[in-house]
Amino acid sequence: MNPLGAAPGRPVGAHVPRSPRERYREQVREEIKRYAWEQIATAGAGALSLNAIAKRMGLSGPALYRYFAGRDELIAELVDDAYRGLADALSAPSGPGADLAALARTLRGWALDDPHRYLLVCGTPVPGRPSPAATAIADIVMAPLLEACEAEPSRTPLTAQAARRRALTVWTRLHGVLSLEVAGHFAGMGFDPARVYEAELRQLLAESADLPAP
Amino acid sequence: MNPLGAAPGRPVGAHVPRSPRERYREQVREEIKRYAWEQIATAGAGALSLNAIAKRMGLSGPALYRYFAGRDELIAELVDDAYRGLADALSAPSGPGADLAALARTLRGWALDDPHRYLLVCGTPVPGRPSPAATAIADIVMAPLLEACEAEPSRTPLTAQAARRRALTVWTRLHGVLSLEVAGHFAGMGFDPARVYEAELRQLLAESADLPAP
DNA sequence: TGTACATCAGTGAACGCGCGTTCACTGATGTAC
DNA sequence: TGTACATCAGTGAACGCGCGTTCACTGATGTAC
Repeated sequence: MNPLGAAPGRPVGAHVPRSPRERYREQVREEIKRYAWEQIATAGAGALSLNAIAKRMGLSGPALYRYFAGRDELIAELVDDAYRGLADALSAPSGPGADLAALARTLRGWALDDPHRYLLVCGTPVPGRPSPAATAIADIVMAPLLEACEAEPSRTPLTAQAARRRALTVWTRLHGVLSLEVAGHFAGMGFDPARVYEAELRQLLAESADLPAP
Repeated sequence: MNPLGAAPGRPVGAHVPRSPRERYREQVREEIKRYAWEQIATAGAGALSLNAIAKRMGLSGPALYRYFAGRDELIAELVDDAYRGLADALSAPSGPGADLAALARTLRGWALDDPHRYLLVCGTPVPGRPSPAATAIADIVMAPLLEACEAEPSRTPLTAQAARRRALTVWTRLHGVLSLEVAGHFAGMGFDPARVYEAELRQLLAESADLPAP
């Protein structure tokens, strides 16, 4: 991820601030979040510190309270943004012509764009925080996958159950490769993560028609 | 995991302490580690606190310095134990008759026995800590898998490359299911994690002979 | 266009807290004669 | 078996630190007349 680059995927229906003050306010909020992600990336989600963010921005600690009610609100918003960001990304290539391959590649792109964001959403649950959307992530990823699976060309039309099973398989396999890559476990193994991912995807697509019933 | 139950898998060649003092010492060290794991399980690895552990044990903070040089040494030893524990577990069912299915089930057992230990080893890299065995985990899991793959009954003997590719596939697929299960992402989805894992394993075994060359 | 007032971003001092860690000390356990 | 000494587990006070958060205040920006 590029911590200080352009704002990462502004939510779709967000209201555009009119007054200069409001615009400035929104801008600073985004900057705070960017530094927060940077901190999460280096020290983990649990180590996020308001004071550290403020210092990094050249502000005093209490200044941030103009923009967020407190640490918890900041974290909640970060998590929320991450969830919505993934949902947006996955629904983008969706529609009638949505195909599994495009979806899979979009997923990988999103994950590599900011590995810690991916892990925050799909990996270890946030410590302490009961993760309001703990199960929501399943829906966010599963829904578009399911849609794509149902739209797949297959010998015989899938039952609803079979489609769900297939979507789950697609998810676990892609996540298996992605999570290990993102956690750096492929380093020094002589495998090209991109090729491993593509190979897994290719095999998934090849299995499209014949699903053994468990 | 059972935080206060029997000591979890004492390392194989560990020297047996002779004097009562030494024995007591070893016992307290283990107790400290057990509470440490308990804390990791509830608050994440980054939030491990010596004082909190001491309080939980009915000791004062500085007392722990009799047993560990400091926080860093404790963490290092925990991580080390986890790695060695996984290596031990996976090498147990190994040998000439090692079969993939047994290995896969052992892996799942180890992961479910203490989910946070599994995630510490195979999941998000420890924040800050450069993870001395960052790539070592790959070897620890891959070595037994590779051995099992080479021993698989297959139509034509695998080349070394093909065996490595297959072992990697086995790992990513099993980990894909396991990591999502352990992180609680299957909750409320109506799938039985054990069956999902078994289904994935079954399909892996079915593919044994015909590996498409990427 | 200029003046009076309200809004609001940001500051610096202060709070209580828990952290890792050090240090001098006490008291129990083990060892040597 | 009893005494003298060494070893070592554990304590309590203290250190400096960074944390989240509050509060009264300053100074710049925007608004109304």
